[in-house]
Amino acid sequence: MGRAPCCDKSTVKKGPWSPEEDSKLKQFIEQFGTGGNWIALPHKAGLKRCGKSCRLRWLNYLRPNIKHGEFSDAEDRIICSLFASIGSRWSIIASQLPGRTDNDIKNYWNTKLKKKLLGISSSSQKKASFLQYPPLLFPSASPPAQPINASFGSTLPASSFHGPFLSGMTPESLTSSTSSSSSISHTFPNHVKLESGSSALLSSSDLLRFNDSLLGETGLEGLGGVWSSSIGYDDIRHPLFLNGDGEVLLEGEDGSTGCRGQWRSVGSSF
DNA sequence: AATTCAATCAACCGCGTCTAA
DNA sequence: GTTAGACGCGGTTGATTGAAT
Repeated sequence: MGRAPCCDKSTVKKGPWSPEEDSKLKQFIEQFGTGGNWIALPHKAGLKRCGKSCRLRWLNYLRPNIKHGEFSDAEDRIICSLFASIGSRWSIIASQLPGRTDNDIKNYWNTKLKKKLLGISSSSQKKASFLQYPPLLFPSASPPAQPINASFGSTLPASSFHGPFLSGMTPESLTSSTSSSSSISHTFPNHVKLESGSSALLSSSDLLRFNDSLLGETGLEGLGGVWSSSIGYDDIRHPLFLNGDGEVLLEGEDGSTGCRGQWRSVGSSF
């Protein structure tokens, strides 16, 4: 037995919405709300549309505070970062971008961002290209089982999150790979505190924020800052993991060279 | 100017999940 | 505990637009 259709396909209108339909739907919802029943709504509103279609139209275009148009660099980074961490969970990603809809983000990813990143990947030797999308670019596996903690400026529990980009890589392996490398003298303000003696990976958004901090702190975008380690920032492929001592663990392009630095402090958001 | 091709994005579809009876 | 209806999500399609030839 198949699923019953949500509406009578033979009588509902399909295709692009007319301004009149938009106006009817908007007015009805502003006046009466959705009533918690999208299936019944089109009939009440005098629309010959499927309830699902109404819901989509409202959520993606008619509801207040929808943002259309160009995505900012910051939004790009958030999307890339979250996609690397959780995969195509567009609704979750959208929840981190006020005014953006999951459909918008999905389209943007499929038509533009993905291509940008593929371009970067295919020319990974290109200087500084990595800086555009700091946290890991291409998840090779399915999203993690655990939900991510996407809040900023929070205290992360140990081992709170292991993203898909970690396949074959652990904080421990990173630590060992860094043992002979030099230290980074920088410290970074206002960030995540791990429980003492634990190790953890950052949530994607925290990675993002740290990356932003890193850029700001070191001027790595060619502004004359110094990355005081044995490897250049351009060589960093898997950039940012923390261990419980607040050390930032980095892995080099060759997969073996690493370095570590201090990431201190606690508390407030950037 | 006409045609073809590619990019974009609004909308649809189907499935998994949730919830109330 | 089961079932049916509704919701929400992600993948996909197809119409439209713009660029290239």
